[in-house]
Amino acid sequence: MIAGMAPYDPSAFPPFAVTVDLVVLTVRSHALCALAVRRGEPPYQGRWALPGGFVRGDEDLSGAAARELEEETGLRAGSGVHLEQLATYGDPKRDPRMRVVSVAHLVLAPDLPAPRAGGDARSARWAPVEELLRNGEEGALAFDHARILADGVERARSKLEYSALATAFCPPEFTVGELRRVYEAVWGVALDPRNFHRKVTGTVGFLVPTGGTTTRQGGRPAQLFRAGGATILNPPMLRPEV
Amino acid sequence: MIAGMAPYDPSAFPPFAVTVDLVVLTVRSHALCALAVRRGEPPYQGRWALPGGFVRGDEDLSGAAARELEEETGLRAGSGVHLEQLATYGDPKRDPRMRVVSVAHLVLAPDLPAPRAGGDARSARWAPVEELLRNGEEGALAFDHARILADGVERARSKLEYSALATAFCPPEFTVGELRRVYEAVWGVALDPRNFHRKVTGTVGFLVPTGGTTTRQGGRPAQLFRAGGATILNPPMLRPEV
DNA sequence: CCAATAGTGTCTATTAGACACTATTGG
DNA sequence: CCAATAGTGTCTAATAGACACTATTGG
Repeated sequence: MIAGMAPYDPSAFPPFAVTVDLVVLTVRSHALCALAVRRGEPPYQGRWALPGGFVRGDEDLSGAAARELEEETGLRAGSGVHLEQLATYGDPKRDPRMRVVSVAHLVLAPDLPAPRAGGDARSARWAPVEELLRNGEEGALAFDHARILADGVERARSKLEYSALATAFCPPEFTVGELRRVYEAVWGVALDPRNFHRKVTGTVGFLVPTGGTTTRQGGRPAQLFRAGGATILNPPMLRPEV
Repeated sequence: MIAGMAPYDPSAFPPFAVTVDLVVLTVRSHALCALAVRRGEPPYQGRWALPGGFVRGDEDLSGAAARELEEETGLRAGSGVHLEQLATYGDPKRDPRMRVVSVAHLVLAPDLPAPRAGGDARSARWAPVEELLRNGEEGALAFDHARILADGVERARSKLEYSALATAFCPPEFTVGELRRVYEAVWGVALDPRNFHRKVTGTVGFLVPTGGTTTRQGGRPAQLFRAGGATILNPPMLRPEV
């Protein structure tokens, strides 16, 4: 109730720290992987965590997320890399030091050479999400980051059904088979290559042929495509039943 | 970059105010309506806004949203009323007084007798969302609340497709026709009553017959149902093409 | 009776999924 | 040649949508 309090009195509301945390997903060797950084300080010193940091006084939330992304990976949002807000986590006890509200963002990126460490000396790595979420005690992510990662993975899995975001995991030019392997890695299922091919090439706006071909996957040369303008898939790609 | 800053030094991060804003939706006389409150203080004094307020130092985000909801409407989340986090809005200039990050929540509720004013003297009303979003200058919502409302409405429209949330707009017992009028009001389309009936009664877990009937809508007596346990609809209810 | 709403049956065009088959490369 | 991947054709079961028809109330 803003009107019921004194909005100009700084003591009328409790101060919060606001951070952004990043769930950066990619597909590496048939596995869905997330970017993790090792914490250099307490709390959770030495544990793996999601990359993130404080929102500055003059930047908006997506700007802070884009800045952190570039600092951690060198990636710039847009131009093939997808960034969207995921959810906000504000349990009073989620950070033992102080009251921190974290606005998590989801990033989908093509396979990258190697994560680069941030400006400081922290190490960073790509880890299969299955491994990051499986871990019990000692290998588990810091703070509530396992929960955030799980939410981001579920968002990505769901979005592949009704949006064209799977192309964000692919290089600028890719084959239908490579796109299919993205779906298979994210969903963790095997898809029929023939029905998949017919479906994605028949969905208007999803794929645009570039005219080139490649044999980088072996076998018969495959047509190369780039992402079409469509963002919403109609009809959607349905995830097979469990 | 948490590790790169001094996390215990209060001057190392800028202080934020954190609020929750509520998009409370209901269906009244065939129209999708949202709860709006009139602002009693500057900025935007006298303008309509979404209900909301500061998050307290010891409560989590959904707790703050539930508290504000009860203060504004007397509704308690759960038991037929749906509350979920929507998105977070943090543009540095969204509030002229100070840096405020608002975690918006979406509430779906059955038709209510009348909104009750909050503890203070502010007035409150249900307004068709079409009217709140249509308005140019003088009737427009305060702050970035038009954007928040639009995002909430789009979330609700989308969720009716693949979840059983439409029942949150209905009283505890309702007919298939009443449920259909919810879909029609939220989506703004006309649906075939016969196909709709077959579809919702054929989706397992969506509706449970109570055994009673009613003629409150006129015509032949209709069976009464309550919401089944299902949260995800399979198959989904598809929104007709544009 | 008529108007209104509830509910069932049936037909058709479309689609998801299974799978046979051909095409084109490298080794 | 064989193995691997790409791509097309075809069949079947399920489904969305159109719409005829019957059922049961109030006025």
